[in-house]
Amino acid sequence: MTQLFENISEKDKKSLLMQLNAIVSSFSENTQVFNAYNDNIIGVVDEGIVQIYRNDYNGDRILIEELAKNQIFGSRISSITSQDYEVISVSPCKITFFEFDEVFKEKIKRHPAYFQFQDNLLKIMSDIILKRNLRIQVLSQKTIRERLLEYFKMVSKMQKTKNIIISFNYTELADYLGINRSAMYRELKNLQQEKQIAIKKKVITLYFYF
Amino acid sequence: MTQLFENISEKDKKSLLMQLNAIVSSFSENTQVFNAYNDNIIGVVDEGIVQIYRNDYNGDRILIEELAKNQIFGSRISSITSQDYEVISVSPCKITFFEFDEVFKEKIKRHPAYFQFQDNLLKIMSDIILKRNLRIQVLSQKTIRERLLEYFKMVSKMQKTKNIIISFNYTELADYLGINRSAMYRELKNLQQEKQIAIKKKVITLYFYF
DNA sequence: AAAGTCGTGTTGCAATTGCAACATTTTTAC
DNA sequence: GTAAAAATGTTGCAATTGCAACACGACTTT
Repeated sequence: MTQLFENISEKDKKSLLMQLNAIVSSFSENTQVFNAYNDNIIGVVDEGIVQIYRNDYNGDRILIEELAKNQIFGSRISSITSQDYEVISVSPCKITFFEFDEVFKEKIKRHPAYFQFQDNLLKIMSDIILKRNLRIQVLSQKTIRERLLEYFKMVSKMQKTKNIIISFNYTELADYLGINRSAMYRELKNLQQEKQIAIKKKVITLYFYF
Repeated sequence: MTQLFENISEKDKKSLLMQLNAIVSSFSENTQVFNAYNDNIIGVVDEGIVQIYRNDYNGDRILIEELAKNQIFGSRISSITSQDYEVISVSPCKITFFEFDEVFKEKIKRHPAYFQFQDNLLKIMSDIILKRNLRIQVLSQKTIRERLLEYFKMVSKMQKTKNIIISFNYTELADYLGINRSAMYRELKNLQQEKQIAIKKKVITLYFYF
């Protein structure tokens, strides 16, 4: 996974961020780091872990994704719409903020590391699109079973093994798959009984062919 | 919506495409324009309309999206995974192809219109991410009713009116929402009977508040 | 103008699923 | 180490939904 300041020296990173008018902020655990009222802002995780949630109009909270060091968030690159989502710290964290429009200003284009910066941004966005597409692929499945299997296959492909490790906990997984947790459980049990999969805590072994 | 060659002269466009080793191809109606075996390729629609489909493993075809002139497609910017989707022409069309990696080569960075080109690419990708996020927002809804209302609200926001025009036909809409067409119909009828909406062909009037 | 194709409506029924309401285990906090 | 909180399991039931099967009309093609 490409990072925003990959192949950019610390010195260049600092001056780039300065030219982007970036601001660094620290947050304690379980705090709202960001809400989407300004949809032009990009945040970079410097330390800690944050989660992006969308607030449903019937009060449900949908987990969108989890971000670690050097990953980025913001309406222009990873949110839903304006105003109905929020970013929450899972652990104490440090975030750098800047405005997306700053990237297109003439001034910054003269910076010696700008080419690299823009390349990185392109690659990151290309990765995010891929991620979104995978999520859509899973959510396009009609039944719980199909969503689970689609997700397992996807993870298996990425981890290159049939003993996959689930990075979510099961409550979050149900959120990600857009299904009811207990209904998901029922189906996981069925799949185990049919010897399609085996579950040992967070490790799932896939026995089916694909 | 930003386009790939916005603010780039015809002359610069041509030389840029040449440096990107681009190829122009023509296709008749209802033809496969592209399959995803090379996931590095970007296609630009020059003329006509194409649709992106994903082929489900149980044989279903899921409509991903429809593209018109100057819109782009390819694994790096708009597909699902490799190999399981295809691009099909709705009308006779002309497509320009180039490889995504070419964008990062040193050679092209010296082109006078490169900054503008990369800016456009960034904006396009940012738009695509927004689109994907909206789709995920809709697909995250659990019931058919919620998906429909979420979609209607989304379109209403974009079209800035409560008399929205559905750009899909109803079969495609059901695909986009990931639901069964006849079940969708039943729900549309219910919503009409409850005076939440009114349907006149492709125009839907929203009476509910949001 | 007849035949075929495609999109639009409609319905009954079986299957799936969400939901609520639990018990149990694990993790976190003090 | 104990209390509290969060996550994991489990189940019955009502509601939703997918599916199949069909009728109808608009359109294209020959």
